Amino acid sequence: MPARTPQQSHPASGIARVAVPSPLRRLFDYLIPANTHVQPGIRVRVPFGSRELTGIIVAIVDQSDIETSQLRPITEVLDHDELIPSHLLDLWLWAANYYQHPVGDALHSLLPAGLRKKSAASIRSHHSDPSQPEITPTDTDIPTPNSQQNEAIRAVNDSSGQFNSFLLDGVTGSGKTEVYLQCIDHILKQDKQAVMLVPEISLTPQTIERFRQRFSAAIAILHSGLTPRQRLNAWLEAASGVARIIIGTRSALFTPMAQPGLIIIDEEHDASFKQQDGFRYSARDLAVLRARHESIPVILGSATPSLESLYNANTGRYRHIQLTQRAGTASMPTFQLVDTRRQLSEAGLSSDLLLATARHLKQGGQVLIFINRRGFAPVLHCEDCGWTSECPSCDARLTVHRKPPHLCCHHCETRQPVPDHCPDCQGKSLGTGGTGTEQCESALATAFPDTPVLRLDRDATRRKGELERILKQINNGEPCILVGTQMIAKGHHLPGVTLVGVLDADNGLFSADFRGQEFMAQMLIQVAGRAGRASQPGEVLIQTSNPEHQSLQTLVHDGYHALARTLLNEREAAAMPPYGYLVIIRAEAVSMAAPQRYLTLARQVINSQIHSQQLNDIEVHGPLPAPMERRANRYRQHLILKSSSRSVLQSLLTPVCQILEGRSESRRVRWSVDVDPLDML
DNA sequence: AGCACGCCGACT
DNA sequence: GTCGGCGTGCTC
Repeated sequence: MPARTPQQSHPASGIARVAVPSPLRRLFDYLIPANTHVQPGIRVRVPFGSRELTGIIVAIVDQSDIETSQLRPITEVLDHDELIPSHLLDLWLWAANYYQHPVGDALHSLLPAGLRKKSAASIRSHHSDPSQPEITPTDTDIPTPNSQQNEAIRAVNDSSGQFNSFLLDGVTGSGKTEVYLQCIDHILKQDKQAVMLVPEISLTPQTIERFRQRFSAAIAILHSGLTPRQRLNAWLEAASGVARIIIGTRSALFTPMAQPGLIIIDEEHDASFKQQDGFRYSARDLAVLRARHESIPVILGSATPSLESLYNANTGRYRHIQLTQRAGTASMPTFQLVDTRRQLSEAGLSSDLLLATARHLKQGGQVLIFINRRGFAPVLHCEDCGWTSECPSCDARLTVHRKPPHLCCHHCETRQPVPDHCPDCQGKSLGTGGTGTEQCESALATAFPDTPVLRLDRDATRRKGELERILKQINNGEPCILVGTQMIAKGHHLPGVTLVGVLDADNGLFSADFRGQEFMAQMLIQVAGRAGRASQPGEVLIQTSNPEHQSLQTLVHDGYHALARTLLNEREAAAMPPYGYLVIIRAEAVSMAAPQRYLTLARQVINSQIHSQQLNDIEVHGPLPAPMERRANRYRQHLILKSSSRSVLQSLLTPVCQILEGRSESRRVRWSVDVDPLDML
C-alpha cells in the first residue's frame, strides 16, 4: 500500500459514485466531505492513484463495496448546480454500457472539452465572435406546405409532449426541411427547445442561414470548426435554455436542454451519425432513446432511409410519413445505364456520357460528374515488369496525384515523389491505371475547352473558403462541368444541374461489406437528386460494366424503396441487421501475430462465458484478418459475434470485456468493441 | 491510460 | 556504482 498523506478526519456525509476518465470499465467511490453539497450530474476533482482527475458523479449511495477506510474524499466540487440533467445522464450511462465503452472515458468524451479540466461552467462573452449575431428574420413569406407536408407537420405537432418516432421519408425536393422548420416553430411557441442533427459535411453556412432567416429565437451551432470556448458557450446556452434551437453534428445529441421539445435527425441514413473510433455510438439510434426518455417526438428524415429505419417503420416502431411530391414544377430525373464494356472510354468517360454532356451544355445546363476517387489515378505501374506503387505501410496502393505531382496513400500519411523510372527494373515505361477526379477533370477540360471544369473533392477544397468559392461559381448558373467525390452528393443545392454522370457504380455492387449495396443505392439516389431541381427535368447516366445486375435494374426501374425491400429480404434470409445484431471485437498491433493471438484468447473467454451462462443463439466468427489487414504499419484482426437478441449479446459482452480488461495480454494490443458496426473496415 | 515500482544490462 | 529499458500492478 503506497504511503498517503495523512488525512484529517472526514466526517463523511455519504458516498459519491464517480465516473473517472480512465479506460477502466467501472465506477469509483469517494467520500463526500461534511458540509459539501453534491448531486449526480456534477463534476468533482478526485484523487486517483498519484494523480488528481475531473470526474462526474453518477450516483450518491450510502454503502460502498469498498471498505470505508479505503475510500478517499472528493478534493473539490466544480459545479454547484446540476450540469447534466438526470434523464440525460441516464442516457450517457446507458450508451456507455450498451456500446461496451469504459464508462469514465465515455462520459468524459461527451463533455465539451472546456469542461473536462478544472474550469467553472459559465458563459463568457467573446468579443471577436458574438455567439448570437443580431439578425432579424427577413424571410417573412413562409411557403405554404402541400397536403403531404401538412399531414407530416400535424402528425408531429399532435405528439408534442409525448414520445413518438417518425420516419419522414421524402424524395429529394419534397420539402423535408420545411416540415422541420414548421415543427420547430410549433415547439418554440410552446417555449420548448429543438435539436437538429445533420451529417458532418452538410452543416454549411447556407443551412445555418436558412434557420437564422426564419427564426428570431437564439440558435446554438455545434460544429467542428468552433474554438473550445465557442463550443462551450453553445453547449451552456443549450443547457441553460438561452438557445432555443440547437443544430449540430453527431455529438450534439448529448447536449443538455433545459426544456427539450423535439429531436430531428436529418439524412438519418448518413454514416457520420455513427462514431467510428473511441466511443463508437450511433447518434441516430440514441436519438430515439433520448426522445423516449424525455417524452418528446423524434423525426428521422431521409430521401433514402436506412434499411434499419425502413424496418422499424414496417414493424410499426416508427410512424412512416412519406412525401412523394416534388415542390414546384420539378419532375423526377430519368435514369439510364451505360454499359462500359461496349464503349471505348477515355479517362473513364463513355462516349454516351460525353455526347450527353455536350448536349446539356449546349442547352445551357450544368453537368455533374460523380467519381468516388480523388487524385489522378489509383495506381502507378511499370509496363515492362509489372511493378505497382505499393504503400510501404498499408496493404494498399499509392494513388497518383498531379496537382501537385506526388504519390500518396489514402489510408495513412505516406507521401512520395513520383518516380521517373521503375524502381524494380529501371524501365521508363511507367503508366497509370484507373481514373480519379483529377484525370477526369483534365480530360473534360480538353474535350470542352470553352466550358469551365470545376473539381470538388477533399484536395480541391482543402484551402478554407475554396468550397464556398466553387459553389458560388456554380450558383451563377452559367454552363459548367462539376467533377467531384461524395462531397457533391450531399445536400448542396445545385439548381442549374440537368445532367448527372456516375462513373463507377460497380464499386458498391461488389463491395465485400454487407451494407455495400445499400450504401451504393443511397449514394446514387442522392447524386441523382442533384439533377432537375429547377424547371428542366434531369437526366442521370450511370456507367457500369454490369448493367444487367439485378440491384441496379431494380434501383433504376423501380426505385430505391423497391431495392430496399429486396435487400431487406436478403438480410432477413442471412439473419443480418436489422434482423440480427452484430458486434465486432477489433485488435491491432505492430506485430503480425499479436492481434490474432489476442482474439483467439478473446474467443476462449467468450466460449467459456457462453458455456457458463448457458447462452444460445450466438455465432462467433474469427479471428479473421480485417479487409485491409495492414494499415499504417499495424496488423488488424476481427472477431465477429452475431445473435438475433441484443440482450443475449449484452449479457455475454459485459463479463467478457471485464475479463479481457484484466488480462495482461490486453496491454500488448489495441483492442476495441464495436456494437452495431456500420461496416467491417 | 498514466504512473510507480522493481528488476536486469551497460556505460560515464 | 547508477541510468534507464520495460514488464507488472494499481487506481475508490
